[in-house]
Amino acid sequence: MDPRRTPGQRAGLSREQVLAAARDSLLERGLSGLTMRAVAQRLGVAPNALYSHVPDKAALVEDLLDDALGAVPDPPADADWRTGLRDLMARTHAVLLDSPDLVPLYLGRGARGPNARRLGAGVLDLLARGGVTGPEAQEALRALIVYTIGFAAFEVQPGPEDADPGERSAGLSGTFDRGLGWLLAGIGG
Amino acid sequence: MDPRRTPGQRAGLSREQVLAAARDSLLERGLSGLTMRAVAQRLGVAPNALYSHVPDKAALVEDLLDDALGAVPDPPADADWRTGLRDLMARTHAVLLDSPDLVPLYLGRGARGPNARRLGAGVLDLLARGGVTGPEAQEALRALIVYTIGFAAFEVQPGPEDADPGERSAGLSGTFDRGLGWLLAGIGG
DNA sequence: GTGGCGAACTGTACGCCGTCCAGCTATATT
DNA sequence: AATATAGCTGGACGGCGTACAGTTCGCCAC
Repeated sequence: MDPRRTPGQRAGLSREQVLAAARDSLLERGLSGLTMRAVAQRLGVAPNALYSHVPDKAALVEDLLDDALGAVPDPPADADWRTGLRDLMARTHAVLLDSPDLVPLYLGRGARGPNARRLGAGVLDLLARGGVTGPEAQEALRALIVYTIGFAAFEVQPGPEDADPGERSAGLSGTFDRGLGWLLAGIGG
Repeated sequence: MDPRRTPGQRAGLSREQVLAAARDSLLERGLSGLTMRAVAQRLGVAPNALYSHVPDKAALVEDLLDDALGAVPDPPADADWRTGLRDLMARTHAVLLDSPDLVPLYLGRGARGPNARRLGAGVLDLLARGGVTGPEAQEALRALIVYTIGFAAFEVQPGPEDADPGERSAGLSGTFDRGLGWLLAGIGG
């Protein structure tokens, strides 16, 4: 509630602004700092004002999750299916690491938004190009998703205090690639 | 606060009883129903009484997490390393599915308790029997954990409403086995 | 213009949460 | 029997998500 605005006057918020404020809040204060009140304060608005733009906090978080996936590009249409998959999962992995606080939520509630569906379709398309279709493709899709998100979740944890996080992260990203290779080799049959 | 006990009188709680009550509460009311107040009520005690036995809620949850892993048995000492690994991970997977509400937490904060360490050591032992040691073993360990917990997390989600959960779960557990096979094949080199 | 309507916002409040503090008391120790 | 201590209590604090009712502004029909 900006003091220069008398009560009832509009702040002109939009759903996008609310989402952006939520993202900022998450970035600066972490997951536990992502509260309706914090987001509202960042927008100079009373907490309940958010409910004109978002049904509830769960919906807000869900939008946050799917939005993050928007940063993953579609694979090029002419790539070899296996390298295409490797690339797509690696990019997804990288995007997940960009917003560490969100990662546990993907596994807790899953992402069912448009971007999640787009990526799922992309994976299935690549698999089909490799001759993997039907239920087997569903299995492969699930294994890839699980591995990618699961790995990111593991990476994002605080972990026991030893070496500096830079080095640890570097070693891990190599591990991600190797395990992904195992999976892809298996999927090919 | 059992009315038959006048204030100051002891209920004779123990840390184990608090843990048990927390488990029951989790089972009946789900993760969001796991509150200090609910646990206390189940024990016939004021909420703050719990703090005589548990530092805070986070510690309680951590104990819950590690306790659940206690149900996973050690692999037999004479098993083939690959089938031993397959068995161990499958058992872990099954145990995870037994307390679905906990699964997301494993990825959110990880398990570092004695049982988690025991299982980790067991995996490393089996890997060593297969000639996989050093940093490569660490990578394999991580990949196996990630895959197992990640898969359970995925399975435990509500998912889009279609077929009955029994059938869905059956199909999934086959998928778990297959992906695990891919991983193990890759680890062997 | 002007009247009215609906959307955006406010203050306030409710019911929860985890947890701290100060007191009381039943038990264990000496 | 006197004392210390551990286990419990009532009460409260600050913070959370969010419902309710009211106020006020921007817009559109007339």
